Parts: sequence; structure tokens; C-alpha cells
Amino acid sequence: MDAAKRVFSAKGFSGATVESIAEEAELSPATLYLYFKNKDELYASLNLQMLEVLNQMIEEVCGQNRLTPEQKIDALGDALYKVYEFDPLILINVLQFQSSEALRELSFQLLDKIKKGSAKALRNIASIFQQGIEEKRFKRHNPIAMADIVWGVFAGLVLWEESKRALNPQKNFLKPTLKLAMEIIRKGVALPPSAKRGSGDTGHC
Amino acid sequence: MDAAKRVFSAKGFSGATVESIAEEAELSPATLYLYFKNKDELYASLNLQMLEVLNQMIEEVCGQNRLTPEQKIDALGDALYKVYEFDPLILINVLQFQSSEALRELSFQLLDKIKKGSAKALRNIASIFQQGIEEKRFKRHNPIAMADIVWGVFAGLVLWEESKRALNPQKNFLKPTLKLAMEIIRKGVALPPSAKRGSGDTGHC
Amino acid sequence: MDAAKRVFSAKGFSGATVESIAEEAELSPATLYLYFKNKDELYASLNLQMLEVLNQMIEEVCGQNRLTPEQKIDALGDALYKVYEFDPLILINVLQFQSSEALRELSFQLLDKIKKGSAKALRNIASIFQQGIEEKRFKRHNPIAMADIVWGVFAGLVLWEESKRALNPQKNFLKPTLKLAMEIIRKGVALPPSAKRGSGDTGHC
Amino acid sequence: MDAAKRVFSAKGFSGATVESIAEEAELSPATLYLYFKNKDELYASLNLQMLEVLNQMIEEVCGQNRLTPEQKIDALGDALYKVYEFDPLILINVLQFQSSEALRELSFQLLDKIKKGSAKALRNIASIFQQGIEEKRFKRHNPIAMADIVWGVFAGLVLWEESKRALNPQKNFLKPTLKLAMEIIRKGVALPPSAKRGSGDTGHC
DNA sequence: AATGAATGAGCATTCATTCAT
DNA sequence: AATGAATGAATGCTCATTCAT
Repeated sequence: MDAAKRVFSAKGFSGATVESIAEEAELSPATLYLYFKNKDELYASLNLQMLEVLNQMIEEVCGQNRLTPEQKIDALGDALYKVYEFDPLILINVLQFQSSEALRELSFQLLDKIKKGSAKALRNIASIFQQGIEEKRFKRHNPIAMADIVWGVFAGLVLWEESKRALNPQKNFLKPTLKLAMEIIRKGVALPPSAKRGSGDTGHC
Repeated sequence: MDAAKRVFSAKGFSGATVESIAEEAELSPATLYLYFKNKDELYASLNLQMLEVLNQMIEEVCGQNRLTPEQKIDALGDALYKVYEFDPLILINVLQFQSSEALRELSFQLLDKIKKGSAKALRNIASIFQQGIEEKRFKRHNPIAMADIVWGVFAGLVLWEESKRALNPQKNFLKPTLKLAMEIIRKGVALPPSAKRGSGDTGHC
Repeated sequence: MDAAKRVFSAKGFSGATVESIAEEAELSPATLYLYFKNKDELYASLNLQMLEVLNQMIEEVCGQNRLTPEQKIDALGDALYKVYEFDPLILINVLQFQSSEALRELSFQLLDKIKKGSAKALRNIASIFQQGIEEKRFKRHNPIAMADIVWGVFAGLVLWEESKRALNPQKNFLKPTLKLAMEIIRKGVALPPSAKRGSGDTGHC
Repeated sequence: MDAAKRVFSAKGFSGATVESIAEEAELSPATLYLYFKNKDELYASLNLQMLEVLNQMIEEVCGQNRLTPEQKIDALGDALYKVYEFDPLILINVLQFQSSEALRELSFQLLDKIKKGSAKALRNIASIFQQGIEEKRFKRHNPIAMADIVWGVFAGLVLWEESKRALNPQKNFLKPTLKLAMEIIRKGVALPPSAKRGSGDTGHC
């Protein structure tokens, strides 16, 4: 999987041949098929792995009981950026994969795991908003929708910055832009200060 | 191009064979090569066409001088959703294409057009924020970064909803979620009302 | 045909597309088919044209009644080299064509002309040796075989020098080598001087 | 390679499809690509193989210390004809290949081998003339040029006879004509007998 | 006389995948 | 556990050639 990560990172999904991955892993192509049913599932496994890293990061954020929901949103932005930094190329691949045709031909088992991993991430993000609402710090929006927005803006910005770099390789604006996005979201959901109470943690993660 | 749109929509980029497109167009594969240098360029042309529709919609919004910047943001959300409705599948393909490997092997000419189309869209979106800032209605954020965020959240949500539908085909939440996102962005960039002046249009498009 | 000559020269037979020739001729591909049954015949026509130039040169040599057969052989070498100089690339193409598969699918008419052109060239070359034999200056070898040898060494050297230049582009040794070849042939067929008579022309061309 | 030899022989380079070769070899086309990078390299390998046969024959001749240079020239003619007899069709292909466009796109490695093989053949042929010159049996001509002439006349006659057979399939005159050519060359380079010494072998191969 | 528009037929090449060993 | 050897099935692309206009 490490080898696969490297090769997929470097060449993208269709650019990476099974043979090139096998070579990187110092195995024969046939051997890969002992461990993965096919190329898609190998790729999906990476996806899953990345999802787990992501979930870990997110949980770390929303498990910090001292933080106000507002602080959690900013921290979430930082966490997501760290995931990006951890392995930008594979994250990009993963994000592309999520929105690609490959998804359709996976084994039920793997598909289910991915579903659950995604759901978990979303739920955790949503919990931050849930908390904010319960504490009367945020406006009453559907927390799941809010999580979708956060996830969407993250994926969208990562892919978009990547795309801009492809068209015109220059400085990487992801970090400040993502930070700004989270800041705006934070403010966009805030209730007028008059209504705020002190933060008692409600253990949402 | 119409045939191509249909086939790419149905099967995605790599799923669509030149032959299948030709068949749909009731032409021979060879004939396609009279009009498009190769499969990539055919695909890119669709991309470009969609970009133009997009730009039209965006310009329509930010050209409406009666609207306040806040109203324009909401209108932009509606406009983007209309683009999605206009042809969801091809939009998804386009958004995927923008963040894909295919981009790298295009002819200079086409690549340039795409660059310019994207830049124009971004500039127009940015102009809305620029206007808001000048009218002291919005906080002083980099308008280009704001445009990136809008674009990112749009692309991200479209792809993400698509992906969720692949995992679990159910109701399409894109419309309300996108609306919500724009609402949050609108609020997130707003200055406290005390500072606001009356809206004099400054003709940014 | 001029355009074809240029294109075939530059790109070789299979490298030259009908379209590229048409373009060079500022015509449409379809128009070429008004004048030539197919690509092969167009190429064959060039072949024929070159054969005619060749025959002209050869006839000029063996029609010079003042020359002894020995002098004619040397002059023939010079003439052949002039043909090469006149248009090296097309000559190479022609020589390749003569020994290629294309020959098999020509129309009877054209094939016949080429046959006759070649035969004429050979006959004329042979006549030089015939003359030499009759004048008791050359050994009694079959003049046709001698002509084959001359033709063979010419074609062989042209192609071989070309090939050497492809492997290792350097100085072109064709001229001196061809000269040397003719010199050796001249000496190789000579009878011991004792047997020689004065040269009375016998009008072989 | 045996299958390829048969197919290329029968159909020529462009006439032979990879599929037809694979079929002849009772393999799938894909399998051929395990062993040869592409069609060109497969063809070039045959070329190389033939070159090696050729070199073997030539070395055999010029290694025979008992022979005078004159005898070696005649023996060389016989040897070359044997190469032709060994596999006329592939030799023709090889000779065409040497003077064809294909040469330009080979891998460096293969091109180098072909270069060296050709150079070796030429050098060995040249050594015969060198020996003759040193033994004062031959006139002082550049031995390399002489070798070019021998090679040229061989290739030229083979291709020319082939071409004549295509125009008018009849008896094959290659053998006597080649013999005659060598005889003439032998005489053409000979010094007057007065100058000759006894043959002491000088081991040129 | 000329051609725009179209194509049929092919072809080299790739690659995920298999399976006897 | 591992793989060498093989391939089936595609696929993008080319080009000589045609023919209604």
C-alpha cells in the first residue's frame, strides 16, 4: 500500500499501472492480486486509509473539550490543512476518487467501509455545529448540511487550487484561503453575541 | 459536441470511447478527428462550452445594478444552481476535468481559452465582493480569495453530493445546501450594520 | 508531380500522406485522384520521370561518338552521379521503390512503361560494353550482365551511402566511390592492350 | 524471431502486421511486446541476426590463410551468394531496411549494434583489399572504398534482380552476375603481374 | 475542374488480469 | 507466498480513398 500510495500520488489513478505499482513494491503484478481483488480495490484501500487519518484529525479537534465551537471550527480548518500537508497528492487522488466513476464497481464490503468512514467524518464535523447550536452560539442550521458545506469547501478548494496550479503553476494559496473560508463560515453561523452563554461541553464526538 | 456531451455524461471521460461518441453522433470515428484533434480536445471543448454558460450566468448576476452585493451573492448561488440544473452530468464531468490529469496534454490554444474562461468567471465573482467592500458592506478580504471560496464550495458541493448519491442514492440536497452556503458566506463577510451606507452601484462587471 | 516530388523527397513513400502532397500542391486530396489512380501510381509516375532523366543522361553519354568505350564508362559514372545530384532524395526513393513491395500493385500500363524505361537504360548501358567487345577492347562478357552490374553498383552505392549517413551523418563519399567503381569496372573488363584496334564508332545507342 | 522472419519475408515490413506475426508464432500480439519494444525493434533484431550470419560468412572467407587476396575476392562473392541463398527474402528485407526510414526511430542500443555489425563487415571486406595492396597484388585504392563498392554491388544486384523478377519473373541471374562482378573487381584492382610477389599471409581478419 | 465531407478498414500498442508452477 | 509468462479485449488514431455537389 505504501508503494501504491507513492505511485498513485505521482501518476494519478489511470496513469498508474498495476505493473508500476508492483515494481515500486518490489513484487510481481500477480502478487498484488493475492492481496487486492483488483486495481480499484487497491485504490479504494488507500482511500480508506486516508479517510481514517482524516477522521483521527477531526476527532482530535472535536474532542478538545476546552474549545468553544468557534475555536473548533478554526481548529478544524487547521486540521484539514494538516491532512492535506500530510500527503497532498494522495488526498487529491482520494477526493477525485470520491467523485469518480471508479466508485461504482467496488465490492460491497469496501464500499460499506468507505460509506461508514465518510459518514463518521461528516457526523463529527456536524457535531461541532450541533454543539454550537445547543450552546446558542450558532444559528439553527441543519448541522449535517453545515458539515457538507465544510467538507465541500475543503474538497473544492483543494481540487481548485490544484487545478489552478496545473494551469499556471505558482504559489499555493490553499492555506490562507482555507483559513479564510473557515473564518467566514464561523462568522456566517454566529448568533449575535447578546444571546451567547458560557461554553459547557456537551460531549458530541 | 451534443453527442459527446451525452456520452461523456453517461459514461465519464475514460468510459466514453471515441467510437461510442461517433456512434451517438451518427458519424464514423474518423470524422470526429476532422473536427477535434483528439479525444482530450473534444472533451476540453465541452469544458469550454460549459465555462461559457457559466460565465454568462455569472455576468447576468453581477450585471444587475439594482442588487446590493448581498443580494448578488444569493443570486449567484441561484445562478450556479441553475448551471447545475442545466446539465448536471456534464458539469460534474467538467468539474472533475478541471482537477484531472487530462488537462496537462491539451493544445496551447485550448488550454489558454480555458485559462481565460476560468479567470473571467473568477474575476466576475470577485467583483461582487469588491463592490461589497467598496461600499463598506463587506469586510476587507481579498476578493479573489473570496471568489475562490465561492467557486470551491460550489464545485465541492456538487461533487460531494454526487459522491453521496453514488454511495447511497437518495434525495438531492444540493439546492438547499448550496443556498445555505451562500447565505453563510453572505453573513460571514458582512460588516456590522452600523458601518453600512446606502448602496450606490459601482458597475463592477 | 512537382509537389509530390518535394513531399516524397522529404518524407519517403509511406511517410508522405496523400493529404500532405495535396496541401503542397495547393489542391484537395480528392483532386489528386482525378489525375492519378492512387498513391502508388503517383509515386510510380515520379519513378518514370526520373527514369527518363536517367535515360537522357545515359543516351547522351553513349551517343558521343568520339569517345572510346573506356571513356564512355567513365563518362557514364559521371552521368549517373549527375542524376544523383539532380535530385538525390527522389532518386533514393525511386531506387527504393524499384526494390519494394509497391511495385506489385501497379496498373499494367504504368508497369509496362517502367519496364520499358528500365530496359532501355539497361540496353543503352549494355551497348557500351557491346561496343567495347566488338572493338576488341573488352573481354567477351555478356553485355547485359555488365549493365546489370553497373546499375547494381550505382543503386547499391547510392543506397548504401545514404544508409551510412543515417547511421553516422558525415561526409558524402558517393562521388569518389562511384568514380572508383567505374574505374575498376573499366579496368576489370579491359583486354590486354596488345589486342586493341582503333576505335571506329559502331553506333550502338 | 523465426516466425517474424517468415512473415516479414512473405509480406515485407509494412505488409506484416504484428498480429500476423503473433499468429505465426502461436502467441498473442501482447506477448511479442514482452520481448520486443515495438515492431521496429523486432524487425531490427532480424536485421541484426542477418548481419551476424553475414559477418560469419565474411570472416570465414578472409580467415582462410591459404587463399591469395584474388581468391578471397572470388570466395567472398560465393559467400555473399550463400548468404542470399540462406534466406533471400529476409536478406532483401534487411537490405531494404538499411536504406529505409525505419532506421531513424530505433533505440540507441540496437542502432549501435547495427552500426557495429555493419562496420565489422565492411572492415573485414576491406582487410582483403588491404592485404592485396600490402602484398603488392592490388593497386593502391582506399580499402574502405573498395569494401563499399563490394557491398554496394552485392546489395544493388540483389535488389535489382529482385526488382527485375517483380517486373518480369524469369530466371534468377544473381549468381552468375554476382560472380562476374567479383571477377571484374578482382581484375580491376589487379596490378600488372610483373610487380607481384609470392603470397605471404598477413592475417588481416 | 475541383472539393468538402466523410469513412472503412486497419493497426500498433496497452494493461488489468490469470494461472500453472 | 510468489511469480513468469501469457493474453483477451480494448482503444485511440490514421489514411487512402470516395462521391455528391
